[in-house]
Amino acid sequence: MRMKQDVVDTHRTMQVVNHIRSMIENGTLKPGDKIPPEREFARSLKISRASLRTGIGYLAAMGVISVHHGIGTFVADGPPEFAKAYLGFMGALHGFQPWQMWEARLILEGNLAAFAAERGKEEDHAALAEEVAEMFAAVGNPTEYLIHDVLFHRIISRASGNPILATLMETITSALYDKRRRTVEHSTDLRESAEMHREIYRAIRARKPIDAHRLMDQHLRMAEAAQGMERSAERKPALGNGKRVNGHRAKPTQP
Amino acid sequence: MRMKQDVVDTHRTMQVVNHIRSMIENGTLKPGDKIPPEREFARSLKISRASLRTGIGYLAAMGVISVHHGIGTFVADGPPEFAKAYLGFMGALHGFQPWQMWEARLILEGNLAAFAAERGKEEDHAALAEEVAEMFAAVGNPTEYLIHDVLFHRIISRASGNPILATLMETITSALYDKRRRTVEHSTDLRESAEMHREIYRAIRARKPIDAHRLMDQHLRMAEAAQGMERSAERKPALGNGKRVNGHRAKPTQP
DNA sequence: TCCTCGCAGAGGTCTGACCTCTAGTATACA
DNA sequence: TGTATACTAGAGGTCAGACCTCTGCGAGGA
Repeated sequence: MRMKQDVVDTHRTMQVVNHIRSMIENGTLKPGDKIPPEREFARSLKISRASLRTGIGYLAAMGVISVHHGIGTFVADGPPEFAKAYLGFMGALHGFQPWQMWEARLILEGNLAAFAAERGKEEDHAALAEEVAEMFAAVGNPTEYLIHDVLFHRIISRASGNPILATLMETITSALYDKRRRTVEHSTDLRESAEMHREIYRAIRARKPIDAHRLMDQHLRMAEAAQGMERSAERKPALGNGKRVNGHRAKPTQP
Repeated sequence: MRMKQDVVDTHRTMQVVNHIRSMIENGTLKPGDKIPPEREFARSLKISRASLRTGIGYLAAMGVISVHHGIGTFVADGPPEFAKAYLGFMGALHGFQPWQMWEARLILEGNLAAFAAERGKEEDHAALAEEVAEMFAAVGNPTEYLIHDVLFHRIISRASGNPILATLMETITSALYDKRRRTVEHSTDLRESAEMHREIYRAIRARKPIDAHRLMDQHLRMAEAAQGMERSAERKPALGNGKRVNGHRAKPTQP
């Protein structure tokens, strides 16, 4: 009686997946490397090209490798970031609500900011400073502003020293990105936003995790509210009072 | 000059993916439903079966659908849970460390517990109570114990009312599961563990988010330490002092 | 020197035959 | 009558090989 907990195996597919996995684990393949051409690779694995492609498709879906028509297939490099579509599907399947995404983001980014304040390196501080400057320079150009906004948050993720949390955050952010791009067009107070980012940056550079966490929270709540302006009223969960939201994560002022 | 941010598209594949996605979104397909047989479905989409299968493989990799040889293909039901393999790959690619997983889990589960305390329903409390009882009953049977342990945490996830956070947590937990299964065999103080779970349960039922958060933190730190016993010394990041870990998430005592 | 055309390499798609698994039913035996 | 075995239909899995399309780049012409 075998315990089938597969959901998605298929001999050949997994054979390919595991093969590539081991190549990655033992260093034969590193991020950015090109994997052999399909025909050749299939021959060396002694499977049909179709099966090989199934495995490649699987890995591509997870974002482990990226395929480029006419050029080749490569091991993903760059920041860990995966199937943006994932949350979208799960949302459709299980009815994820926007406020849930924001709540998740709030938790992740708040802690990310705190970790960044604790562990961030000089170079991270410099990078953050630069993005803040760019944001101020782009207060008149929403699209441009958004780019640096995203970058700012991404740098914090990296500075946090925990790529796992960073990846999870990136997943959620991606799901929110589209909406955000539309919203930012109407933003009228980018300057205020830029100033909040600057404060966050300062808290991080000053290595004040608690402040960084609090400011990030504040910033995201405001951003959420700004988006809520449009398709308002996505009723939040029935909770005691609205003021104490996340009260259990309340943080005392920096000592 | 088109902005290629694809990474993984391919006309046909995405055509299938989007088709199924829209079927899910407009309610034609619901979790647990069976999708048409490949041959038939391919014909109706006017694409080859091979292409259809590519799209199906993509969705299967994301855990949106599950394929069963000889039976059919179904829309995933059950709790949102996806490609367990994902973090494993990312870990291999970007060198994720065990302590990073624990750190991420600490943050997610702490907040999950707090939310559960705020929003949990009577039925959740009952389910938790039952699992606690089962744990106490299984203190002499590590394997059995682990099952209820996992269930306990999963119920908290559900009770939190935020399926997104729950999904993220599940992802991390899955990655840690294998190790845990090996470790639990050597556990000598399951009774103590069971008692911690009971305390967490009580805090949740008493609707004390702060306590629940703190207890969960404490529980996980202990669990991590227990695992660390084996392959010890996976050097944590160089931080100021070890005592104030996560100090920025310090929580005042329940008012 | 610069532009255009064409080739080679790599991925994308299509066919259609054949293999394997699972469930359910029909049949044979006790 | 009841149980066990055999068969079959339906669904997914694999294969082989031809052909399409995209990208990069070099050869040749303006």
